[in-house]
Amino acid sequence: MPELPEVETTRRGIRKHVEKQTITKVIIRQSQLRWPIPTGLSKILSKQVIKSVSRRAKYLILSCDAGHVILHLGMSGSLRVLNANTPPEKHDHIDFIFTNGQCLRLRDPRRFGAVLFTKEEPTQHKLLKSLGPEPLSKYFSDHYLFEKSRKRQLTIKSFIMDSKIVVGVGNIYASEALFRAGIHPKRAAGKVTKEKYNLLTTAIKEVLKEAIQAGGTSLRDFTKSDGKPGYFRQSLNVYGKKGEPCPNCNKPITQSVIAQRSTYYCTQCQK
DNA sequence: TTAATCACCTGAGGGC
DNA sequence: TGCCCTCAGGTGATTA
Repeated sequence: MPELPEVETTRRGIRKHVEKQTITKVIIRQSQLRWPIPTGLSKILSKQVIKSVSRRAKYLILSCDAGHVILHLGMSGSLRVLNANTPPEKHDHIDFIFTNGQCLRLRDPRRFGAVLFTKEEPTQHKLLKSLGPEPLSKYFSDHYLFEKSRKRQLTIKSFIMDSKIVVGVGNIYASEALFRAGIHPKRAAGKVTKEKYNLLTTAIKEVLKEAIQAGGTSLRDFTKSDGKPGYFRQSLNVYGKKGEPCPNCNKPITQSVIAQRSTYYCTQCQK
C-alpha cells in the first residue's frame, strides 16, 4: 500500500525512463478510478514531452508544456515502465505510450488511485493547495507540530495522519513513529509535550528516510516500479505484530482501532 | 471549526 | 475445492 516512501521510490524508479520522453498516445482501459480519468487526455498529451517527474505528498506530477498529469496510487496502485507491446493484464488501467516504444503503465486493482490533468500550477490544484509541509523538509519541525496541536482534542495518531498538518504519514509509519517516540497513539494531540513532539518529529523523519532507503514497505499490494518488493517491512517494530513481544520490553504488542484504522503499539513503552 | 464517520473497491485469508 | 464473510486502507465528502 503506497505511502510516501513508496511513492518516492516509484518516482525515482520511473524518472530516468520517463523524463524527456515524447508521448504518442494514452490508452485508457478503465477510466473509473477514484475520479474519472479526463476524456481527451490522449489528444492533450499527444506529442508532449515529459519535462519532469516530481512529487507533492503522495501525488506524482508529470509536467509537460500542455500542463501537468497528477497521479495518485491510492491503496493498491503501481507504475511500471515496460515495452509498449507487453500485453496488459487485469487491472492495468492506463498506458502512456512513448515514441521510444516504451510505456508507463498504471495498475490499480482497488481503483482508489487517480489520474488527473491540470493546466494550472499543480500546487494550486484543489487537491494539493491545502496540504501541510513535506515531513522531510525544514518546514516540518517540533515547534510547528507543537503550535498546530494546541487545543486539539483528536488523537495524536489522527493528528499526524492529517494531510493538512503534515503530508505522507500513513497508517504504517504513524504507528512506527509513535512507537519510536514513546507516545501512546490515543493521547490527545493537544496534551503532547514539546519534548515529545521533538522526539516524534525526529522519529517521523527517521522512519520515512529509512523506508525510502529500503525501497518502501511491501505488505500485500506494493511493488516498486521494477516490480520488485520494498524491504522496509523487515524493519517494522510494531505494525502488524499484534501479540508479538515488544522489541524494547517484551510485553505483547497491542492492536486497536483508531479512526477506523488498525493501530499497533506497546502499552508499556508508549505513554 | 473540529472531530468522527462514510464511501469507494477488490484481493487475501480464514472458517466452514 | 468452493463459497461466504471479514479485513485492509488513503482520502475527499458528509454529518454531527
